[in-house]
Amino acid sequence: MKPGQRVLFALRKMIVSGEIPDGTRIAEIGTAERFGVSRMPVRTALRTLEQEGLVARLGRRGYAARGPTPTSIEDAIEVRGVLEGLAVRIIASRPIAPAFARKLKACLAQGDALFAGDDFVADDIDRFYSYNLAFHDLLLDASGNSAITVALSRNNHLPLASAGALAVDWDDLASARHHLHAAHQDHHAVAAAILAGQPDEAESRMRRHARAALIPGMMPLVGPL
Amino acid sequence: MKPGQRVLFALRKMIVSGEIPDGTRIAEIGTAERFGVSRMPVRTALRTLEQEGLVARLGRRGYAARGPTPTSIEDAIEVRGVLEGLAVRIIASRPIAPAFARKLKACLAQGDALFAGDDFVADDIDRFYSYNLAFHDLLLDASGNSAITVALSRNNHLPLASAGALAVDWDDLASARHHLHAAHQDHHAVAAAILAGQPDEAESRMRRHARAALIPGMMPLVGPL
DNA sequence: AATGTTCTTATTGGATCCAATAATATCGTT
DNA sequence: AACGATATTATTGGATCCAATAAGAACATT
Repeated sequence: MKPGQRVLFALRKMIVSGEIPDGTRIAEIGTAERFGVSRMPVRTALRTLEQEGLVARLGRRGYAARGPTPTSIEDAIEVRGVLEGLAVRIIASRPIAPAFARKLKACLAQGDALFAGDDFVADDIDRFYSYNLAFHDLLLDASGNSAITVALSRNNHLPLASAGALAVDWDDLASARHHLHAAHQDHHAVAAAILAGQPDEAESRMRRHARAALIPGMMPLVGPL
Repeated sequence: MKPGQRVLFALRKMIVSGEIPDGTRIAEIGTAERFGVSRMPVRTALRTLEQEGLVARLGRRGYAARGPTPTSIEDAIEVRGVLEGLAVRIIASRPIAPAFARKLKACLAQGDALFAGDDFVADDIDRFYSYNLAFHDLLLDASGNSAITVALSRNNHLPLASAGALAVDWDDLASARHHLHAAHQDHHAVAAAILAGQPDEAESRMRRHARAALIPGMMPLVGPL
């Protein structure tokens, strides 16, 4: 991996994981020496992180880490809810393309398969992760509104804020299954409202689905940063 | 102004104005020579524009301009509508702080003053621009949800997509007055719903207000890029 | 002693140089 | 003549160097 990408990913991970505490000052020179690279990749990385809202400018004295707080995560989840809500509203407001309906049902079938039996293993969480991501991406894509995707691209760097992040308890598979099953049922409800051509219903269902990620005390399953 | 800012603003303006047609390839070297600067400010500017969605990477052959299309502008306006709708929903869902109520009324009073008389001059459009921006900023700020601001910061670089952009006919002041007055009345309706503690009403009013920018045939009044 | 001014220093922004890489064109071979 | 391999070139990414600027400290003056 190239130095620029490496520094960017490393800084991102350190900030969202709290390894770099919120408010910590991040200077170009010190960071460059720390990573053993030139100041240039650090500079570009900081610019990108600034766009993502993970660092804030400190006048002329460099940047400050803006680590995610419980409040900022809740805020981002709420934003995701309304944006994905808009996506499904748009879809439900228009005639449903047969190809889309087919893909949607096929996607849901993947989820159905996961909960067909009573057994639930750790790998199923990974499988649900893939299915969940596919479901949300499908809707975002079908809306045809690229501004939604652009607006969402920042939230996805915060843990728990992206659609691909799920709050599950890895140590209690029964609880995890229950939790993810509820999310899957949300998906069905949203899909039903879409296929029935009910924009309001689809939107409010999607909003509530987003807020379901706000279960306290759960360890986040964060996708690839 | 520093070279970096200058190049960034110039490129942004050229792309959104169509001076650089959609799809045009933008290389670092050529652009740097064109502006008489080093490649470095061009590079940072292109990275920023990429984040804003105004240019897209072309593999290793530089970037391509992604000029705004009517569709992308409509999409961005719709996104702005739901995000600002969320902001006012949040405000209306909570107890109203007296200080906020005061500021809100003071802000609206600025607008009232603009339409008190029957005369309307070109300068009044500028004044409305300031008032309009203050109104939207006040609500965004009062919501306390910084994720909304972050998500919106990209849209605001597209003409007509930002809250500070207004579609007015500079040659027909009477028409402009009518148009802006309608927007001002929208503000009153939103404010009333907020102060009355009606989240649903406030949100839907705000959404409709955003869509009011979608009047075809009007010249955009774009704020400082 | 307090405050204003100046000097030093830390830090960011820009420019130039060097390296890596991929696309393209040309030449050789079949 | 066509296809493939190689070499050249165009272009981006990174490193180092230089300039501008602002913050902070120290000193002088009132």
